[in-house]
Amino acid sequence: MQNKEIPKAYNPSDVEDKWYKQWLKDKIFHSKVDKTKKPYTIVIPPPNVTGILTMGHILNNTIQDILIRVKRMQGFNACWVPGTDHASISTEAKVVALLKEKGIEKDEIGREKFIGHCWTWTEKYGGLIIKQLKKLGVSCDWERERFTMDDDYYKKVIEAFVQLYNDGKIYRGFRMVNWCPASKSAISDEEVIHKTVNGKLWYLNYPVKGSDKFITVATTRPETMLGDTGIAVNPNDKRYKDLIGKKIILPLVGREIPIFADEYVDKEFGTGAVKVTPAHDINDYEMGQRHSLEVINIFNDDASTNNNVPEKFRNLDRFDARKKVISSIAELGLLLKAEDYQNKIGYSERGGVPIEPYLSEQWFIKMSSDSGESAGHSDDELAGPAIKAVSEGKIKFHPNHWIKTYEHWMTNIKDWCISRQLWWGHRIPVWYCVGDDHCKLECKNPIVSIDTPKKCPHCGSANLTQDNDVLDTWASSWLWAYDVFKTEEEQKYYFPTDTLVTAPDIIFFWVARMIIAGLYFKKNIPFKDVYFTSVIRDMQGRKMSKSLGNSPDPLYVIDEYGADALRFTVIYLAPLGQDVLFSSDKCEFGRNFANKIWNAGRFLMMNAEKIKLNNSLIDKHIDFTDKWISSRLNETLKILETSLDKFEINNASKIIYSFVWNDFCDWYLELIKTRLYSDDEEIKSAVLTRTIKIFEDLLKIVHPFMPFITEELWHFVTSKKKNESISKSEFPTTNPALIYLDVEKEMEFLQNIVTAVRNIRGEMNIAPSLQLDVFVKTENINREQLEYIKKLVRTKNITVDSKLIKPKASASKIINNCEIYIPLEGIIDLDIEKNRLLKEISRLEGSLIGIEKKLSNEKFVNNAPPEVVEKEKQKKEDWQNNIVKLKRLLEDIS
RNA sequence: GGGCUCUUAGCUCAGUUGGUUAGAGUGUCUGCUUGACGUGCAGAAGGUCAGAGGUUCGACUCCUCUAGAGCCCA
Repeated sequence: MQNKEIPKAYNPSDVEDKWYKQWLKDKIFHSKVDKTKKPYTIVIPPPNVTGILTMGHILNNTIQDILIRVKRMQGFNACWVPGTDHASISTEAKVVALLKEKGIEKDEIGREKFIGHCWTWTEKYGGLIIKQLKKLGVSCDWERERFTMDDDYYKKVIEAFVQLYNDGKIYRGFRMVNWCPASKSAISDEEVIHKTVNGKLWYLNYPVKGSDKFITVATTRPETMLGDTGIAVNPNDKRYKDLIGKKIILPLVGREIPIFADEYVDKEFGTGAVKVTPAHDINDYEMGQRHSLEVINIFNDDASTNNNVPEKFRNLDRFDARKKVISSIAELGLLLKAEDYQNKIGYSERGGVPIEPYLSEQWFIKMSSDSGESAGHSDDELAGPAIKAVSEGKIKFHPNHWIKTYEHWMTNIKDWCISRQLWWGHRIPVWYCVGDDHCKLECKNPIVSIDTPKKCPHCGSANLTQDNDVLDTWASSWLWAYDVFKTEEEQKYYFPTDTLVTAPDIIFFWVARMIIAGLYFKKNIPFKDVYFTSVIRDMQGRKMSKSLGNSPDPLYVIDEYGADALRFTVIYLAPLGQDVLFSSDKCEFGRNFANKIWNAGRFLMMNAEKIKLNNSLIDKHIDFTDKWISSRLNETLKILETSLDKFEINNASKIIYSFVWNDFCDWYLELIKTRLYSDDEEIKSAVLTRTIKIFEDLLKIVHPFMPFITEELWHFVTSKKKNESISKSEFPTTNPALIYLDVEKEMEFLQNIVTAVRNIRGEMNIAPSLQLDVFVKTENINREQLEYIKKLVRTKNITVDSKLIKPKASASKIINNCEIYIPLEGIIDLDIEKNRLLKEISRLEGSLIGIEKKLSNEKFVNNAPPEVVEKEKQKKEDWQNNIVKLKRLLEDIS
């Protein structure tokens, strides 16, 4: 036993860093292939290497840690692989900005140097989020830490590309894509966020050629008129029938462009005539294809106007161009009006600016049978098997309502644009023959290869150039579930992984694509269960965001309350599938709980200084309270197991909380005091030894939730070696033989009596120091119970008799078939007592009316299961008896 | 427009396949230097389970509609 003073309040900062260092030193979270043990594997959703820890990470990683720690203690070979991803767009943006501050342009220094700067940045700030995670106490296998840009992982990403290409699943196409002008790159559909914004609908008059008439078009993007190459109307629109086939002269530009009819045009929208800009709108593009319109791109890659527009409008940002176009049109008297208008605009998730539909050459992964005519999905393409795996239950979602979202997206899946016009990332393994004199037609075909090709396979030229683009970050992290394992042997052992824990907002980005990748490349599901976490919001229910400043800094919260407190609080607040409203002061809850456990331990240790522990006495001097706590423990273990199996982690935390606080601390520790303070050394020793044993089990079940405090106490409470860890100890299992329902009943009776007496004390305002006489009218109470009741209600005088007569001027209470009287000569306030009884009577009478109605209903008696009817009858009888008794008690004092 | 959630005590939330006197924490009120803990102990008050129908002997629980909140997709 430690000799130092045990502090009254738990101080996490003393404990947490100390233990984490120890754990790392002993490498207790490291997992090795061991075929004699069953693996349990989790791969972390890799946070952005440049990111910082958010409340979302806290929840997510706490859940993973709980799952992995439980399994580790249950004897599985638990392996939790941590790591980060390279976050192509956001890292590149940050490095570009950083260089700009120094007056350096990306293009000036070239690709290689720029990537060098990215690595420097990554090495400097990349460790941050990992360090922060460690503060949380997570039990990742740090020797397995991976980064999506690690050499070996990089290679796997490239190999996957080449395989897909060779399988005909990847193609290059000139398409209209979502262009992010901020990062100057294409992005995928999933990276576009649609927002409702207040804008204007501008009505522009276009003069019809060879007439003094105008045709009015309505548009939300007047600047694109500089690229208009047609005017479309609905063929059934009478208003424009005679204009079809005519031309207009495009104002500001002077171009002659046709008016044509197309079914796509909505007669009701605006004026029913629309301007058509094939280069800058997907629908216009399609119309342009149908009607062979010219495609005029008016933007540079940063969405400033290019040389395809009149000189006056060149080199303007798109929003400046808009202003200038509008004012110029107005000057010409061709601006009819501008209406307020709400529309949805796609924003770039990372760039934060409106995306631009932009025609460009990009690489795509074919996600489903390409032609629209074949409705179903077949097994030889990517989406089909991934849909099946979930709908057939090979992969389970928790909560399962996400299945619908998943299936909807999967069945409507479009080809995935995977090329990014960036430098930081996995460079597309494609080379082009730049050509010498001997070039053949085939030389135009891309050369796709894992290794850098020396020469063109067709013409033999060594003059090759590699594709400039890199892959979408998700096209690297979709291999995460298995390529984090480096060797064949490891992949065979650890893959498929067991559980994936992730926020629901990356269900398409990552979860779905990992399923696709697992099934395609490994012919296996990547994980068996997917746990979708809650979304953490602020107290007003708003999403936490940097711009709102409503996200508490988890590290600050850990400093203030402790990591254990934060973990427990967040889990306690986060039911499966429900959002969580969080503010850091809620962590008082977890802190108080930690303090409670601390003090329970402190109590035991203080006694252990005076009482000798003796394991040979562990089965001696057992009374019904000992049986009761062991029954409660095993009952708790039973429902805990079920909860964890069903991924009801929030529920599990509640089960644990109530066992620790209510059963163990409130009742059991109070109950053992009579024996701990007795004179019988052997009893004292037996009781304390046993209680510490139970406390150790308690620590073990709390440990996955609160790893630090439990480790500290586990070492304190009985001496252990420093390199032993509770996280390597065995998780307690249920022993059904130790669940005693009769003992629990006995205990409940005791608790009811104690509560009743306390209730009277409280309501009558009787000082705790005042010794009361307590009379209990009952038959079924034993000596043991009596002694405990005396202690718990702080009195020496209890009289028990089945034929007691109520003493004058006493307060009373009825529990089951038992009556309690407390004589209060001189202290009793008869009015209070009368009110107590009246209230109880009216409550019971109210309940009685309901139950009588029920029982007099023949249909109920005939239809309800007999045991239900029997139960109701019993209740009715009990209540009636109690009412009679209560009325008698009332008469007595009236 | 389609889909998915949610609405239970002042606040934050539990409530398993329909059979309770509807629970917990927190806040409120009252009392307490009870030899672990005031980050605590003991007690109390507080809800026509969003609203309206329906199914059923019986609905917080199942169905329909209405109102409100949020998320995702188009």
